[in-house]
Amino acid sequence: MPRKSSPSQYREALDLLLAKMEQHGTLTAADEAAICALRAYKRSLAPGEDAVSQGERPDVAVFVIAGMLARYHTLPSGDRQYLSLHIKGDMPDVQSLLLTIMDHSLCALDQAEIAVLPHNQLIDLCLRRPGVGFAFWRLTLVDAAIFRQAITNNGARSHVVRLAHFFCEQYFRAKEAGLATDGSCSLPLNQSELGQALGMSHISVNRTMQKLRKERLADLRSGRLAVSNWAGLQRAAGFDPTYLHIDKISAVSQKRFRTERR
Amino acid sequence: MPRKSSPSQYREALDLLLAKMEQHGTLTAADEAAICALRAYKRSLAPGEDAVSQGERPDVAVFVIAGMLARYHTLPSGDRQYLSLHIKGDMPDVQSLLLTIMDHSLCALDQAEIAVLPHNQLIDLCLRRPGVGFAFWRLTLVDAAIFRQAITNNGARSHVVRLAHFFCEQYFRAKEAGLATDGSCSLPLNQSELGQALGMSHISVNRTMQKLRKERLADLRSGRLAVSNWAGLQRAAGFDPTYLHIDKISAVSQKRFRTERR
DNA sequence: CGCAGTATTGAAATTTCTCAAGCCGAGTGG
DNA sequence: CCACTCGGCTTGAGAAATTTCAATACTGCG
Repeated sequence: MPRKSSPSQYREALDLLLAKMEQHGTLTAADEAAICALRAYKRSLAPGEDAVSQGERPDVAVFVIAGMLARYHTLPSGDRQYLSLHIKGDMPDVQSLLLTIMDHSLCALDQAEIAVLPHNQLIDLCLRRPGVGFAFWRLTLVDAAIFRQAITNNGARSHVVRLAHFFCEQYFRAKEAGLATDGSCSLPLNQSELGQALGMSHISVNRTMQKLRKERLADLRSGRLAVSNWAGLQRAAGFDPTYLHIDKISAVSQKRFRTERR
Repeated sequence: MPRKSSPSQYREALDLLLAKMEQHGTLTAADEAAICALRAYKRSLAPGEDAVSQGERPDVAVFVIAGMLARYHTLPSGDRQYLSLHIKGDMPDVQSLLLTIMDHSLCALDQAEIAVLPHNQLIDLCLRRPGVGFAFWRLTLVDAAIFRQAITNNGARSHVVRLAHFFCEQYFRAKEAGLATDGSCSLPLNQSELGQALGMSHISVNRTMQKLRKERLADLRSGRLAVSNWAGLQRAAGFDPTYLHIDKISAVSQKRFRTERR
C-alpha cells in the first residue's frame, strides 16, 4: 500500500484533471461522473524508478497523484534526453492507448504516487462517451504543443533565455495546479538533469543559473524552484503561455479553488 | 483553379492517408468510404505562403496533396524555428480541431496543393464513426512522437549525427509515401532553413553537409535529397524508425503499391 | 550578360564544453 | 559532537566547437 497517497490526494489530482478536460468545453456532469468512476490501482514510485520503459507495450496508462514524473529518450550511448515533466493531475502516457510500443520511457524524479488505468477501460470510456474521448485527445494535443515549444527552446534560444523559459513553463503549470506556494514550486532536478532536458552541459546550466540568480529572477536549490520576480522572468524568457492552451481560465481557477479549500 | 493538382493526385494522397489511418487497425470499409466522401475544397500555395498563421483560429484543417509544408514558430525577434515537415497524404494541423488558437504557423516550402476540410465535417465524422476518430487521434500522436524525436535530435546529438538523422527521417517518410525515386526525394529547404530546423547556423549546416558528402552518405542539392548509402546513413544517424509507429508495414506497402500502379 | 539567391571559404571572435579541483551541506557513525 | 563521506554545486582554465563576419564562387533565369 502506498504510504503518501491518500484518498484526498487522489481526489485533488482528479479535480485537476477534470479542470483540464473541461477546457474542451463539452463535458457533461455524466461524463465527469464516468471519469471519476474509473477503477484505478495505485502505485508508488521511488525516485528514478521507471513507470514504463522504452520498447515496452503497456496495457495501462499512468495518472499522476503526487510527485513529479519525466519522459525521456535513451540514446544508444546511454545518454538521456528529458522530454517533458509531469505533475499532479497529468496523464503522461495517454499516447500509449493508440501507439502500442513505447518510443520513450517514463520515470519518477522524486518519490511519486501514481494511479494506473487499464487501457481497455479508457478506450471503452471514449467509445461510450465521445465527449470524454475528445477531452483526452485534447490533452495529448496540448502535450504536443509543449513538445513543439521544447524544440524551439532547445533550438532557437540562448542559454539564459532557454533556462528562463523552462522555469516559466514549470512554474506556470505548477501554479495552475495549485502547487506553487509563495513564489516557489517543487522541481526535483539537479543541474545535470536540467542539462539533459535543455541540451546543455551541467557546467553551462550552473553558470546560466547564476545569471538568473544575479538578476534576481529565479533560483533553483535542492529541488525547489523559487521565482522571485515572475514578471521579470517572463519578460526575460519571452514567455507566452498561449501554447499551453488554457482557454478558459475561470474553469481551471474555480476547480483549483475548490481543491485548495479542501 | 490549381494547376498542378489533378483528381488522381488527390486520390493518391487520400490512399496514403488511408494507409496511415489503417495503422489503427479497426477501420471498416464504411469508415474508409466516409473519409473518401469528405467534401474538401482545393487550394494552391505559392512557395513561402502560409496556409495558417500563428494566432489564428482556423475552422478548417489542411490535407497535403502535393508539395511540402512546414510548421514553424515565429519568435519575437522574427526568427523562425521549423518544427516539422509534411508531405503528400499528411494532415499537418489536425490539432486545430481541438486547440482553437494556432500556437505555430504552417507554410508551403515549395509550390504546394492542399485540400481544406471544414472542422465541423471532421468532428461530425469522428462522432459518427469512432474508429475514424481514433485513427485521426493516432495521427496526431505520431506527430507528437516526431516532435519528441526532434527535441532529442536538437538537444542531444552532434551536428553530423543530427543532420544525418534528419535526412533519415525525411527520406524514410518519403519512401513510405512512395515519393522517393532512385535514392532521392524532394526536400525543398536551403541551408539556412535547414539550420532553422536543426538549431544550427547555416555555416555549420554547410560544413556538416560536406562531411556527409565526403563519406558518400547523403547530399542535398537544389531542393533534392540524394541518399547514396542508406544503410550507412542510418548507421551514422543511429536512426531507429520505431518512433514513426508504422506497425503494419504490409498495409502501408499494399496501399503504396496500389498508388504506384495507378 | 548580369542579377539574385544560394553555397562556399577563411579567419577571427565567441561560446560552450571538458577536465580537474575545491567547496558545501546533509546525513552517518564513532 | 565532530570527523567523514557522498552527492551535488561551483570555479578556473585550456581545448574544442560554433558562430559571426566578410569575401568569393556558383547557378538558374530573365
